[in-house]
Amino acid sequence: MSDIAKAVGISRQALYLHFPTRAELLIATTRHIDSVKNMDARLADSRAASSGADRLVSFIKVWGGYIPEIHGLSVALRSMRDSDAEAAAAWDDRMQAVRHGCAAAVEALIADKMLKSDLDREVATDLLWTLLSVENWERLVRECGWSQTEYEHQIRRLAEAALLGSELVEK
Amino acid sequence: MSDIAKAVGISRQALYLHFPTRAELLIATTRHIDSVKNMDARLADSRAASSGADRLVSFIKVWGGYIPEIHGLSVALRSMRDSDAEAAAAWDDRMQAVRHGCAAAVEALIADKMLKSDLDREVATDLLWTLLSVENWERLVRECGWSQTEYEHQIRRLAEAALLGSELVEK
DNA sequence: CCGCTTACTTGACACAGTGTAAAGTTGACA
DNA sequence: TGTCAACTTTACACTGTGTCAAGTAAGCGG
Repeated sequence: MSDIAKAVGISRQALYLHFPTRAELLIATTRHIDSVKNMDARLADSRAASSGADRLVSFIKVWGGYIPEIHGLSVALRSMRDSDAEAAAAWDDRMQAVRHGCAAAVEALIADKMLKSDLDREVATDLLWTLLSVENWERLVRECGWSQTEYEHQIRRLAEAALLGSELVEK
Repeated sequence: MSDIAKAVGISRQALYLHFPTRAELLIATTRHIDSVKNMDARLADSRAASSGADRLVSFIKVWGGYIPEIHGLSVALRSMRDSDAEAAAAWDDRMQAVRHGCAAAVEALIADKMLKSDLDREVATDLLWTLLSVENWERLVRECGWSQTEYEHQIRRLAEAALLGSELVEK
């Protein structure tokens, strides 16, 4: 809080006049970033995809491309998980939104009969959601040194290998 | 530290006579758990596998089964990442050991010509390492409510779909 | 039995970070 | 001119980590 106040050029106490707690400040920041970067508009593209497979790829591209933009904030919010229930809820809420996107992509695959036949819709959603986690992005991009392009490409291949059935290939 | 001292039945200060810092206590605990649960012996099984594919499956089973046993400790160590460089190094060190296991499994696949032809050994190792992260286990088992069996089964399928080439299937 | 060591005790304190509280300053605006 | 809003400074409570010093109890060799 001191650092932020210093950076903004006001006193630490003035910061508390605007945001009652550190958690609230971070949560308000996520809201602000969302409105600035407009996530909803980006996701509209993925919803417009014609086939289930296209929708999957598009969703991966949109969300995967969004991760680096919210990464710093994500680190801050997640590090508060244990100490602040409000921050934890805020982060979980955002992750549930991503999960809904995953579920929608899986439904589109099912509609196109392209989901692997032995995969439950729930299991498939969980798997896709896990693949697309911020933690996996951190590991591959930050720790392993992959480029954003490489990340998106490999995660796409992985998601396709995990979820797409081979019906079309066999026909 | 107070809680631990209370649980042990000594004063907080006496704890500091045994472990100079909280980080050192956690690190010593990992060493202790390692020696008790003996990870090395378990990994020996995976090294004894005949084929590359068997080795992959075996490694996933061994490491995947080890995660729940070290999970609590893993949470504590990772939550200190930002504040304590020593704790971060200890955790990274252990994760590098897992990475070596992944690299060895990938080498075994290459030796058997079973690695997907368009996958680099480095990329394949990074992917496998990422799939097997503690964070992914947490998400699937703790958050999505999967059983340990289901986790191991799906991660195995995912790893196979991601890494194994289709040479044998085509023949 | 004495004296020494070892393991532990109690009690106090420094320090960082979050959050609260109170009183004072400054500038805009009606 | 008065008032309100935004901000300031100063001080303090609380938590948790880690340090320091003095004291105590048990065991053990001489």
